[in-house]
This record gives sequence, structure tokens and C-alpha cells, in this order.
Amino acid sequence: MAMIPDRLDATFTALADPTRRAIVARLAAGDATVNELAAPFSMSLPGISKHLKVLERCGLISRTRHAQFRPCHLRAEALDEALGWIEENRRIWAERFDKLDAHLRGLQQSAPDRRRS
Amino acid sequence: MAMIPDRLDATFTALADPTRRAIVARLAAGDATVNELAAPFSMSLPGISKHLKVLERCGLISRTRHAQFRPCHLRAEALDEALGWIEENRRIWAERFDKLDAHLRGLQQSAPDRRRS
DNA sequence: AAGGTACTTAACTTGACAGCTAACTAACCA
DNA sequence: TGGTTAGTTAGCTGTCAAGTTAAGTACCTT
Repeated sequence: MAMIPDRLDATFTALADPTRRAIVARLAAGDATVNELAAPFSMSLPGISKHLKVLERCGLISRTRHAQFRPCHLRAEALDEALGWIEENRRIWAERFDKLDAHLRGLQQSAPDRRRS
Repeated sequence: MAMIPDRLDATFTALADPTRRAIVARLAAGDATVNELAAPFSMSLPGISKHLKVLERCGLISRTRHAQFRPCHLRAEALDEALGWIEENRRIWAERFDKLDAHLRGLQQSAPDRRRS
């Protein structure tokens, strides 16, 4: 299923660039052609083309062909993969405190009159 | 509030490296010293030290000092920043289809008997 | 005070990546 | 057929990041 060996590496690398994040954000609102995507930036078209290649390689976008246009499409599944990794670790982190709370409650219950002894 | 100019860039860059992601995952389970973090890797200690610096610079970890140990602590808020960016764009992406659905329902409602005409 | 433990800093090599211009391909248009 | 539009590929440059070893700092132990 993986398009390249370390997809998660590639996905986070892709998202690390502000131009690419802006492109992803633009595509979240709807498909767009290369020139449309390039318009907001003061960057050469080949530069944008390279960024799109990076996004495509990690599966964040897919491209089709209509006449001389190559509309880009955001693949939310790829976004979900990165989302999943962060959420998972966020969850594990949060669990520590739940366990600590439970532990403290347990202590309190097994020695409820400690303060008065 | 930002620790460095483009924190989000730095955070995604930090998460792009598999060694650093493994360190983050380890720290999600609880604080650890540098040597504890280094143990699972076949990498020199200075290498690990550099990775920790990257994680610290973007705010993903904080470090204190106890005797000669420097325990590392995961800062979930930094994780939340990256999480927030992806979630937001994921949400915008999903909304398109909600709107499309609504639009299609609207069309169907304004011309409910088209098929029978 | 001497030695060990836990790191960090310095200095270097290597490789990847962002950006550019110039040149190419592919489809449409007149 | 010749030009225009849309985009990619090639080739270059400068910067930055990952890894290394060797040396330094800081604290504890005896």
C-alpha cells in the first residue's frame, strides 16, 4: 500500500515547507491547476512544479490530465496518516495523567485518614 | 508566544525524521534521560544530542537538570499545534463534500419530478 | 583530588533540497 | 502549419541537515 518506503517521513517532510503547506491548504478547498496554485507565490513555475512532485511522491496529492491542464487533487487519506501518528502519541501522553490520577485516587482510598493520624 | 519564527515549519521538520519520531513516541510514555533515549538506536550519543536540540528548538520537548542527568519531557502543546493544522485542513476538505451533498439535495428538491416529466 | 558518568560542543564530510534559468513536450487554436 | 498556453525536465548553485570522531564541561563518588 505504501507508495514509497517511508511514507510518513516523506509526508512530514512535505508538510515542513510553508509553500507546500499553503498549496495543501489551497487544495483542501478544491482541486486546482498548476498555474492557479502558483499564482499566489513569487516563485518560478518550475519551483512550484517541484513542490508538487514532492507532494505527489508522498501521496498527499494526485494529478490527472485534462487537455493541457493537470488539475491537482488533495488526498485526505495521506493527511490522515500523519494525523493518526500525532493523535496516537498525543493520546498516549494524555493517558499517563489519567493513570497518575487513578493511582493517586487509589492511594487516597487505601489511606483515607492519614492526615488525622 | 512562538519560540522561533516559523514554529510550524520546525515542528514538521522535527517530525520528518524517524529517529526523532521514535524519541517523541518514547517520551509520550514518560520522561527519560538522554542515555535512555539513545539506547534503542545504533547512533552516536552526539547524534542523539543533536536530535534533541532540534526537538527542543521547536518546543516539542523541554529539558531540566537533575545532578548530571538531563531528563527530557514531551510538550504536548507543541504536538497540538501540528495536530491543529492538519485537522483544520482535513475539516475544510471534508466540508466540500458536505456542501456538494447539500447542493445536490437542493437540486433534487427544486426539481423533484424531473425523472418523471 | 582523582576518576567515572552523563552529556554537550567543535569541526568536518556527505548528501539532500530549495531556488533559479533555459530548454523541452504536449495540447489547443487560428 | 505556426503560434500560444500549460506544464515539465535538465543543469546549476548555495544552503542546511545528518552523521561521524575527538575533545570539553559538569556533577557525583571515593
